Amino acid sequence: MLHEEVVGRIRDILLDGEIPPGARIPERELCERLEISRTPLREALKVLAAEGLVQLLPHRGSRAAKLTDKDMRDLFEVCQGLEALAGELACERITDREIAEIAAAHAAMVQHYREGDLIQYYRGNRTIHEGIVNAAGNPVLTGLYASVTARIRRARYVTPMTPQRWAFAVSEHEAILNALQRRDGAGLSHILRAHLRHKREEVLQAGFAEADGSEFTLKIA
Amino acid sequence: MLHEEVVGRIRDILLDGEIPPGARIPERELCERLEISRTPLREALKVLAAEGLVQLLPHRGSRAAKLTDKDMRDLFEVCQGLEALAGELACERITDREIAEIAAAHAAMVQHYREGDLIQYYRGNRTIHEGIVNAAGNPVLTGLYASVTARIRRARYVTPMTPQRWAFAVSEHEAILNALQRRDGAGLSHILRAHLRHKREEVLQAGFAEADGSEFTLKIA
DNA sequence: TTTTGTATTTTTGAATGCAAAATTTGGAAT
DNA sequence: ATTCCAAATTTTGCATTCAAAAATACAAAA
Repeated sequence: MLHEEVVGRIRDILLDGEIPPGARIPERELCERLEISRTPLREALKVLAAEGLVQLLPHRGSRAAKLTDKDMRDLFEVCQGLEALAGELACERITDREIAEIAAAHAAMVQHYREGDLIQYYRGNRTIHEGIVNAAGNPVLTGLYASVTARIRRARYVTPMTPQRWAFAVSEHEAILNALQRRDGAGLSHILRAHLRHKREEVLQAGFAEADGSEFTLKIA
Repeated sequence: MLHEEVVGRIRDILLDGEIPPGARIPERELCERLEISRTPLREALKVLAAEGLVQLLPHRGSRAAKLTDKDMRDLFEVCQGLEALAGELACERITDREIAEIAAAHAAMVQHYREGDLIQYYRGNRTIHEGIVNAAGNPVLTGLYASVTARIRRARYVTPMTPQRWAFAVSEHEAILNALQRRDGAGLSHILRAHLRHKREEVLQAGFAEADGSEFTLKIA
């Protein structure tokens, strides 16, 4: 198994919450599961620590990073900035073909909305945002965006989706597609910022306090 | 020596150009120099590869990453976006004390300009930009900014600094400080973007093509 | 001389081994 | 029963070792 694959596998395990935030990462166990020895595993953990998904405690092993409200706010803020930048650049560079692809993804997403399929809706949503970032044609940006959204991802699904919020999000997406089709960089950037700000407010309002995965929980009587 | 220290030491060696871009990274040698074995060294190299400073070639070791013009353009673009975001956030959050510190750094930098001390000028310049990013109060942003600027850094010093360019850069910095003191987020964001765009144009115009550090060079007659 | 095939050496990537540090366990004292 | 301390165990971090892959050296043939 290649190094990058090991990193990817462990990242997925963390993002799926299989090792919950704050929980210790069981080296021995992961080694057996991935059928590798400790050396490549530990290399991967250091990389993931640099990405912010893992927290290394000297002489005390590693834990799945636990995000505080502040962390989540910071991540959303940066994500907003990156998407706004991507929007501007995308409008300068996007091809008609790419616009058509995003429009198709948008139509599919709206269809999922109509059918009330939240999971598929989220998937389509992600495709659109990634499409815009890719259309910016900047691999550095793509990389940072991937890293930031990976850390956010878990939180995005904790917010209870109400009919009003959902309808509003879809309307924002209409505006996003519209700005993109007009290649209105400033406009798209503005809408994306607002869209992300709303999402952030929802997540934080829902009291995002990442579940503690430690083995014991203090209960104060 | 702690893991993070190893990463830092190697990062410095790369950023100083001691191992030139494109050159092979001599594992054995670095081990002796840092007085560590291959295991922690290789852990550090993987982290630096994730940062984009090192290129890993499966079964062929690692090289210091060589940046193309396109890479440099991409990095500047993202750096612009990050600084613009930092500027906006900083204006919302910066304290009077922090503004005073940046003003002092600005004054010192102008003094270095008057004295014609380019090295100290660059150092002061960096202090100011980092000060603004720090004032944004967003560690995620600070981290990404550090990673991006690290990769850019080498290129910033390759541009020949002409008197006109230098004077103009200083005037831009006057505007930056001014916007910050007025806490004019939109204005600061705009000026920072322009400032970075100018720097990027200089660097790319100067024909940034990173020197090849490989042992042999092809000369076509 | 140039090219091609083979043997040797070097280097890489990963498993194992080992000392130091931290955690847990068990028992004695309160 | 609870607290405290020392011994035992586990876990960590790094050095070493080992097999596989790549690079190199070298010799033979064209």
